[in-house]
Amino acid sequence: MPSQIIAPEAKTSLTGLDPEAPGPVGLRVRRIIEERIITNVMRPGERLSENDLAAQLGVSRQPVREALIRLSEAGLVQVLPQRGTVVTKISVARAESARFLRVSVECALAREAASRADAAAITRMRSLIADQRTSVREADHAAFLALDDALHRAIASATGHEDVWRTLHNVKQQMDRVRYLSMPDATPTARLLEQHEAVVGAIEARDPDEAEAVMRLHLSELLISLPRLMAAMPDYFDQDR
Amino acid sequence: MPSQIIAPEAKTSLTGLDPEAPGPVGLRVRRIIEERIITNVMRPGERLSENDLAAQLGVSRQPVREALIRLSEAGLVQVLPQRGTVVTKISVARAESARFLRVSVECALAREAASRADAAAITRMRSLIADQRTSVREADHAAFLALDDALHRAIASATGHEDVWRTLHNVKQQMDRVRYLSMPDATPTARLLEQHEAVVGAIEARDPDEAEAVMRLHLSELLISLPRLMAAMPDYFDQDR
DNA sequence: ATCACCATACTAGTCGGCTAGTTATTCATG
DNA sequence: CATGAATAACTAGCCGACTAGTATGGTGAT
Repeated sequence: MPSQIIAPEAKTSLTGLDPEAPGPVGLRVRRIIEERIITNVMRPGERLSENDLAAQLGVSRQPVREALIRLSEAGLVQVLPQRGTVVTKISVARAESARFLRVSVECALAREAASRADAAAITRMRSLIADQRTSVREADHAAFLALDDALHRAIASATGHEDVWRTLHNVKQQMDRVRYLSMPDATPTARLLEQHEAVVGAIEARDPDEAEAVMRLHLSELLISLPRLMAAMPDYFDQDR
Repeated sequence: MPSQIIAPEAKTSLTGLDPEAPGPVGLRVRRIIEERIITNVMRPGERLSENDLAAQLGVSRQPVREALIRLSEAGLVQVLPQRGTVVTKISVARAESARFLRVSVECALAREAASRADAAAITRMRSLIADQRTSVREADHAAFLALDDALHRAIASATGHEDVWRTLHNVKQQMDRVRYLSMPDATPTARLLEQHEAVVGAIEARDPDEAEAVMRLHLSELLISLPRLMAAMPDYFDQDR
């Protein structure tokens, strides 16, 4: 059974940095590379050279280096002393751990949101759901993923645990890489939207048990395409570890 | 009612780096500063200067800078562009969020460990408990905290979710700062040891419900001294946020 | 005495260059 | 042709110097 998944082959090529943009160059470089890694423009296992990146971005090695240090702390790249820097391969064990962590925490958040969320928070969630409906209709996967992030974050905020999301964000990034890899394969955004509606519905109905149950189901299905992806592009995966 | 808590007053003073020690200087500097922050040798709110640290450690600014960047990613320091670097104050909201996150995840880990942990893992836990008993008897608080870390980590490893602990570690650090602050005030290590024994006992007895319940109780009590600390040394705390 | 302003002394940000260590290539030798 | 040693071409680590931005302290005018 052949897979429709197509592995991107084009080598990464960065355009120069906008010299007018504000903020420290190091942070801007970090955001650029971060996005490229999560969206798999820079592919898992790809070698990165401080020199090349600096030249391509039109800056010195220093800010590039700082960006890579930050990304290595987030687990998106690995710096091998005196040898080189590579985009971290996707580890199945890590992805599974990420899911476990998200299930544990976000179920608790959903449960608490069902008890505590105020009207403003619920209004915000409803608004995000509406936007998601639009992006599903227009088949704008990237927009949907951004709104997905916003909704999960909104649930955390609704319980007053916005700081929790800061930690979950890094964890979610790892899973998002998998989602971007499976995007050409048509992630079932319609189904995800249904589940989001169910979660928010349960929160609005003040039903903690239901909110937790639906959230658990929702998060369980997230890495469903992982085995297929692993078979289709084994080079992108860190065999076990 | 006066508190027996005594705020450390001595200014930080670092000795030079061992020039013989191996590994990149930046990473060694990071570990040094990290430990000083967690043990409150460098106090919350204290200003750090890249120049001063570099001079004290006998290295250039570069590795110091990289260490501070890493620590800022971990939330232990804040770098204010063109203004300075400060040791992050303890935020009550963040500490509470850290506890919430740990409760959510570690209860799930304890539950799973009660189902899955193999004999070797349980032996390891028992061994750590024995060491903890020694450190309690000798009133060696620092050793107890290290063993505490090892035990919680062992529970994560026992379920095959060692990667989860990588994330929890950063979160735990924030809480450990509070624990080190309250150490002169005699943390009730004996009580913590009892709870550890109960958790491991439940895991060994293959009782998931009990394991989760005991773990939840254990983690609930962790920040119990926080209000008192906040009253005794308000300068170390970030009022709300 | 008060306030505006300016020189000064900091801060982190960035740069180019050099170094030590690793890997790939080349070339001499069997 | 195969093999191994010298070499060339990389890598990230580290340094000193300079820059742009920020706070501070003092000076002068009012």
